[in-house]
This record gives sequence, C-alpha cells and structure tokens, in this order.
Amino acid sequence: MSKPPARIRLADAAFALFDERGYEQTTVDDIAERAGVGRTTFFRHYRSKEAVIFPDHDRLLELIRDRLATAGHSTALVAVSDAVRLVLLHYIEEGDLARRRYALTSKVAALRDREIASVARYQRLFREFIADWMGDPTASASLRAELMAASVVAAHNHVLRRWLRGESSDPVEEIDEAMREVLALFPAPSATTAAHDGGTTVVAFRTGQDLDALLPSLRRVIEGASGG
Amino acid sequence: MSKPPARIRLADAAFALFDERGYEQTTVDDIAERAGVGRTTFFRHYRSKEAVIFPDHDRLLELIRDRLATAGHSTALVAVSDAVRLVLLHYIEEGDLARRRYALTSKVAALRDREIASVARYQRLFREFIADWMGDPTASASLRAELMAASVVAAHNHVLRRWLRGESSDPVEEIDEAMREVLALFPAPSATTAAHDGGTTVVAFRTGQDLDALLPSLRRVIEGASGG
DNA sequence: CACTGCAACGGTACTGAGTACCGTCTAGTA
DNA sequence: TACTAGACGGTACTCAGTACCGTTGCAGTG
Repeated sequence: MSKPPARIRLADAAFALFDERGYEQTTVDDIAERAGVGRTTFFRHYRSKEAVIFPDHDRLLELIRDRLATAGHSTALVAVSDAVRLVLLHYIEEGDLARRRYALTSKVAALRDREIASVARYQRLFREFIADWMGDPTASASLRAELMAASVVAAHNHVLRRWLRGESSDPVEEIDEAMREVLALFPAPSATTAAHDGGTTVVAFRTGQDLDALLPSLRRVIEGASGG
Repeated sequence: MSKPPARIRLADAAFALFDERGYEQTTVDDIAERAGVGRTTFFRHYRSKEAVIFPDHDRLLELIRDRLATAGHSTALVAVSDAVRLVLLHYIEEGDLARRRYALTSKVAALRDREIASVARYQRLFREFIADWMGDPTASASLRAELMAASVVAAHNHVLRRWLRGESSDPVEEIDEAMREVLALFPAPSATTAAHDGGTTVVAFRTGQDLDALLPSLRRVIEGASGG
C-alpha cells in the first residue's frame, strides 16, 4: 500500500482543511503537516496557497490555444464553439472536485478574484482569435470582436455555473444551445463591412407574429437606424 | 504653504516610486517614508498596497447602483447606458492619473488581476439589474441577462482602453455609439419570451441591399430556423 | 485656563505568504 | 563502490497586513 504522490496528498489535505476551518484560517504549514511533507515541498508543487485550488489553468489555456490554432477561416466559429465545449467538459470531468472548488470560490473573495482573472485570460485568447479572424483593424470591428469574446465566455460561465449548482442535467446540450444563441447575435463579418457604406440594417428579434405582420415595424426600425 | 493631506502625498509617492523602481521593487515602507508618514498611516488610508492605485472603486460602484436605482421599467436601458457613461466620464476626469494607472496595470500582473476583479463587480451589478428588469427566471432569460451585461461591460472597456491609449478623441460619442450597437444586438424582452412558443425568428445581419430585395432570403432563414 | 473628548498619527510586535539557500536521502547507473 | 540527479526537509529571510498602545494636536466646555 504505497502512499499517493505528495502533489495529490497536498491537494487532498488543502481541500479537507479548507472545508473544516475555512480558507483564511488554514495556513500552508497546516496543509503541509497534514499531507506529511515539509513546507518547502508545498511550494515546490504549487506556486501559492491559492494555486492548490486551481491546478491546471495553464493546461486549459493550452487546450484552447491548440484547438483554435487548427481552425481555418471558414471554420473559425466552429473552433470557438469546440474550444468552449472543451473547457466545459474539462470541468465536468473533474466532477466533485469542481463543485468543491465552486463552494470555495463562492465564499472566499480572494479565490473568486483569482478565478475571474483566469477567465479573463480565456476571454483574451478568444478576443485575439476573433479579431484575427475578422481581419479588420477598424475600431468597429475591434469592438465587435470584444463583444463576441465577452459573450462567448459569458455563455460558458452561465452554463458551467448552472451545472455546478446542480441546475443542469445536460450541460453539453446547454452549451451548444447557448453558443448557437451567441453566434446568432453576431452577423457574419463579410456582411458587416458592407453596412458601413450605408446599407440596410436588420436588427435581430423574435416574436410570435409572422413575417408579413412584422414588415411595417421592420421598415420603421431600418429607417430609424439609417436616419440616426 | 501647507502640505497636502497624507492621503494625497501617499498616492503621489506611490505612483512616483512605482514609475522609478517598479511595483514589486517598491515596499510600503518606501512609500510611507517618501510621503513623510509612518507605515501605519499608509494602511489607515489604503487597505493594501494595490489599493493605492485604485482608490475609489467602491464609490464608483455606488454611482452605478444609484443611477440604476432611479430607473423605471421602460427606462431601464437608458439607465444602463447612463451608468456606463458615468463610469467612463469618471475615468476621463481623472485624466493623466488614469493613464498612469493603465501603464501600471499593463505591466504588473497582480494589478491587472485586481482591475479585472473590480470590473467583474460592475458586471455583476449590471447583470442583476438586467435580470430583474427582464423579470423572467428561466434559464434562457438568465443567459440573455448574462450576455447583455458582459457586452455592456465589454463595450465600456473597449472605449475606455482606446481613450487610455490615446486612440480616441471623443470617447463619449464612442461609448454612446458602442452602447447603441450593444443594445441593437438584443431584442426587447417582451418579444423574446414569445419566441419560445414557436414564433417567427429574424436573424440579424447587415447588407447593402434594400429590404424588399432581402425578403426572400429572410423567409428562407426563418423557415430554416423553425425547421431545425 | 484647565479639562475632556476625539481624530489622526507613529511605533512596536506579531502572523503568515513567498523566496533563497543549503544539506540530506534515495534511486538509478557506470 | 562511486557518481549523479531529483525530490525532499530545514533554516532564515523579506514583506504585506493586523493588532495594539501611546502620543500629539485641536475642538469645545466649564
């Protein structure tokens, strides 16, 4: 019966102590002692006390980067959807561990802030990828890339949190549906550029009425947009 | 010639030292010494070494909260736009100080993370406000509130960063235009709910053609959506 | 003037995260 | 056996942040 490696024992000890005493009330010395290793060994495996909760953000970033790198111009949005699904699946595979982490980040402000900072790095990755894909350096296109990346990440967070709270039985189906909704918000980039030369603008909406009943208000919307 | 109050002297000293030696290379003792006060006094005025860079995030949060609180149901989106403009104006009034902070947050990861965490608090405020406004507790509405809040904040950040980098001469006009673009992405909430009962869906796009030329493809899109 | 209360300040001492460095033990190999 | 490399433990240090205490200065009050 050989003991599990120190890295695992440290993580187990940390989660257990955080549950028992709370995060701030647990020192690194406590964690190392329960894991049966020296304090130095803790910092050899984890850069900080916070990092023991988020072991593999770097790996996850690489995962996204790799998936996006395989995309051609016509498959860019598919790559984005795939990358988001990949991240979600990663958390789901963690199972109970992800839920314990969620319980901690919900209570401890320092951990929540760190989580948010990590998510911002994902968002940056998506934003740069989408901006490159658009290939249009104007301020307007840059804004659209920013909005799109923010929406993509928000959709992921929304589905993930639902699953973490036990409100979702099929998170993969939910993320696919959410991504469809996000992508539907944004026009194809080839069409958008033409609009700046004073074309017709059609805004997105959904209604119970049929198309013919909608035409008058459609026209009004279009004229309002081109007039303002 | 009376000296400025300690709070100001500390901020000045901190920014000066961060410029000279860098953030990590500057200790709180250094800052206090240059400001001519004791170390204790530093922590009386600023909760942490990072906080000296971001003095008034709490006040800004209150500003947003107050503006949103005055909104009625029909003026909710106006309140959101106003609140965002308020935040942007706050930074602009800081002028050079905001630009120095930007230079610091661009270099120091710890400061950038803190900035991001603060922005996330704004986003949460907007998300809760929008969700309340929608008054629809379904998962779909919750996602839409999340997407909208994320887009609102992303638009603000985009315009703010452009101004901070000196790429914008009229940031107020830019934020108004950006907010128009954001709000155009999202259908009115009364219309959205009907769509789930199998109504007509109109997707957003822009084109150089006029509306009549577009109708056939519009119909095709709608049938494709209701069929899938 | 003497007294009181209060607010801002300075100093000391402490906890705990994170870093640097050094010595030790052990497994694998020539 | 001798050598080497990696994982480990221990010590000592820096620095952020907290707790506590005493001091100073200034307002108002008798």
